[in-house]
Amino acid sequence: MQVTGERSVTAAARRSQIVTAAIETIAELGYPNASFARIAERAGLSSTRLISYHFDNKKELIEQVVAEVFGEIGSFMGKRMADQDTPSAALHAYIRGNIEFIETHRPSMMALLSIFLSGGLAIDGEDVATQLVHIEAILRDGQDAREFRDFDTRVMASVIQRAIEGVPLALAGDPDLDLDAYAAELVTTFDLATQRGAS
Amino acid sequence: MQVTGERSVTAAARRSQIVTAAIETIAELGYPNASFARIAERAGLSSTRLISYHFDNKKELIEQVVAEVFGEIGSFMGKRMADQDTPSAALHAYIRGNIEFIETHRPSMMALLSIFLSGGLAIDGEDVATQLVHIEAILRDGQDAREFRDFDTRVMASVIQRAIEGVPLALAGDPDLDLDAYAAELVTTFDLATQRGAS
Amino acid sequence: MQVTGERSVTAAARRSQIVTAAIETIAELGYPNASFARIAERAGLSSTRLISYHFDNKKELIEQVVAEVFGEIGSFMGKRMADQDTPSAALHAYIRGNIEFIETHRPSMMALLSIFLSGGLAIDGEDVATQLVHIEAILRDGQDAREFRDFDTRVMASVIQRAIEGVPLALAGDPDLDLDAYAAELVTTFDLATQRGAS
Amino acid sequence: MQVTGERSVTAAARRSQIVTAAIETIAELGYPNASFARIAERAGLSSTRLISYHFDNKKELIEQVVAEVFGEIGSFMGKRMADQDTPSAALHAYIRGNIEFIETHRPSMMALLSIFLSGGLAIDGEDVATQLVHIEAILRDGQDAREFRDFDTRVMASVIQRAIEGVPLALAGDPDLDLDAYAAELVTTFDLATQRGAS
DNA sequence: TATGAATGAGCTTTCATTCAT
DNA sequence: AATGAATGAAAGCTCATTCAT
Repeated sequence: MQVTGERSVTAAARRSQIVTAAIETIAELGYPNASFARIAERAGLSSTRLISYHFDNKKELIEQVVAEVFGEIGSFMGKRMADQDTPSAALHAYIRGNIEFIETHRPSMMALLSIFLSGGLAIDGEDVATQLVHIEAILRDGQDAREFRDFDTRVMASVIQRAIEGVPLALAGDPDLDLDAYAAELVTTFDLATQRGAS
Repeated sequence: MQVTGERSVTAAARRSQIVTAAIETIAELGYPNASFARIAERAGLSSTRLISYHFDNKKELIEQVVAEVFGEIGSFMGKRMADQDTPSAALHAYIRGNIEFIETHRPSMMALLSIFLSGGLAIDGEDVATQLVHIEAILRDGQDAREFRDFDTRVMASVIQRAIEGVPLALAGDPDLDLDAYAAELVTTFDLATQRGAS
Repeated sequence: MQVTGERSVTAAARRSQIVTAAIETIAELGYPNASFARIAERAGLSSTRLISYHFDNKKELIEQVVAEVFGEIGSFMGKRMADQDTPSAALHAYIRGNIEFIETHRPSMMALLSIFLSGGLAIDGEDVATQLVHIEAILRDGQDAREFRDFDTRVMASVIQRAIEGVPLALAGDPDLDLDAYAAELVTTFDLATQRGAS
Repeated sequence: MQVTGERSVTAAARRSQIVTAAIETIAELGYPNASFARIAERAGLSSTRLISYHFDNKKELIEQVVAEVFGEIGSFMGKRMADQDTPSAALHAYIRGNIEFIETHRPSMMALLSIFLSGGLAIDGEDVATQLVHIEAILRDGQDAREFRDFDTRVMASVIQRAIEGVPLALAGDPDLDLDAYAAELVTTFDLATQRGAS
């Protein structure tokens, strides 16, 4: 009988361990094949009972998986976006940062995609909008500074974000894809697409 | 036992009916929730037995689903790409055609994504390369004609393809997204990114 | 995937077999211990899966158990209550018939009690009223014929019915109880309690 | 490990609290649904562990529940049966007292019934006999005093007791039942059934 | 071509209980 | 006196699939 909110240190460690194992399992086998049994096996638990003990139900576990990955992204990107002087620099940092995160956290990204595409967690329209807030702000700043041409910031933000999110998919198809080249191409593409002189 | 290769008309109709029901079910509930029972229910079948009868196993059914969707795309795009005189025109037609297909065949696209991201079907590196053949050819034509600047055609092809494939994801988040504006923005973006003068 | 309403002969036989096994199991072990596994074992089924196949869920199985027992009672009492000329005779037949049924259908009665007392099935106020309809009609007939004294027919009906229903309880405590003597005592008791001259 | 026999005040209080919560839980949800988790929740305990700590096992807890209810009945009826001069008066007091207890301790009675009918505790023939001792003594006194007619005191005692015990069942079906009228009808019924002149 | 019946394996969840402080 | 952590067993249920017409 777990009490939400106040949790002991060892319990938090166990939960973290299970969440990590869940991410790896989902990334590798896909969400539908990520049963408690498979997750417990990977985590080295004696039985699935330990998962049920630490999480109310599977839904809560999956929510924690998603929250964990989002947390990782936020923390990673927070550092990358600091000290960017111009909108262009910020755009570059955003693209390069995201792709580097994807490259260095492949399991997390695959797990995330698998969960959402499998209907494991409902996609909230608000969540999507929230996700675009950062890149949209960068684009608006660029327009305000007359560095970027006129375009619909919402659509351009969506195009950029989805282009980035296509990377895990591309990776799934070709695990040896050169992501540095990929990032450079994306940077060039969206530089050309956004800069004033080009319009 | 089904005899592969020669199949009667009624059997083909049944298979088609089941594949269609499978696409709708996967699109709506996600691949993991698309059990035979659920598919049979949507198809109006009295028992799941009929699915097992017409398909060797679930894998074969899913393969048929994927083949069906790929067939739809091929047929649709074949008409769109005919009579495109310049590489630029071909690129535009490719982007606009793909997005229009996505818009008018949402269930098929959602089903496709859900299957691949759920690990329902292994993603084959060769398949991915095959998928990029068309757009890569267009890009190479453009470079040969000195209409397009120099870039790695493989990476640019991947960027374009993934940007397009991001659309269903964007749609899942915001079903009312203006796809015409989205397509126009993508066309502008990749015009600017590929054209010679812009480099 | 069972279709309610139209059922094949063999399916009906299987359902009946399972219901019978369920009644025996509940009667012997009590409702909470009557798991699918235990029922399947008694029915000689290879797995519990056969129960799930023939019944939507446990609730439906229990409802069928209750319906079966009520059906048995109705059929049994229907014969007993025919050709009773006077209200007194009807009352006697009602008491004696019920007790004889209880005696000869002990498992059914124990199962019924266990289910209701265990909260396995909600007790509906309407069901209870329906159950009292027969005995209440007898009592009213007796009053109309001036054979019975004045009393609240509803309360008296309830007293009689509950006194009868106490029999399985008494049996549970003392399996060798002389039910003929018990019935005779109940008949005398309620004769004295209802007849006109006695008031 | 608990030491039976000598127990501290606080421990006794905890046990009492848990027993009370168990009674309420069983009465409301039925014995099979009265898990440790559910009882702990109602008692406001942080974990089921506290129940396991204070009781050897579930059987002991249930035994305490039954003992508690029997204790309540004994205490209540002890007062009611004092100062009854005649067998008739004693019979009236017995019936009225029992029904009043049932009315004012509904949860306790529902819990008791649910436990026994669910097979939660084996019904001991000796217990049943013990339960009938009081009413049988009253009946024998009445016969000795030539106030009551001749009948099998054991059977009559059983009839009376079961008629009384039918009340909770009647209540379960119709919670608004007029128990005063019910008691009055029972008193009249068994007066008529037992008194000498009536035979 | 279709179907009713049956099945073993797996699922998540809940059970009462025990270990170790 | 209490508690956090863990556990094996069993629950009801759903899965894709097979048997036998």
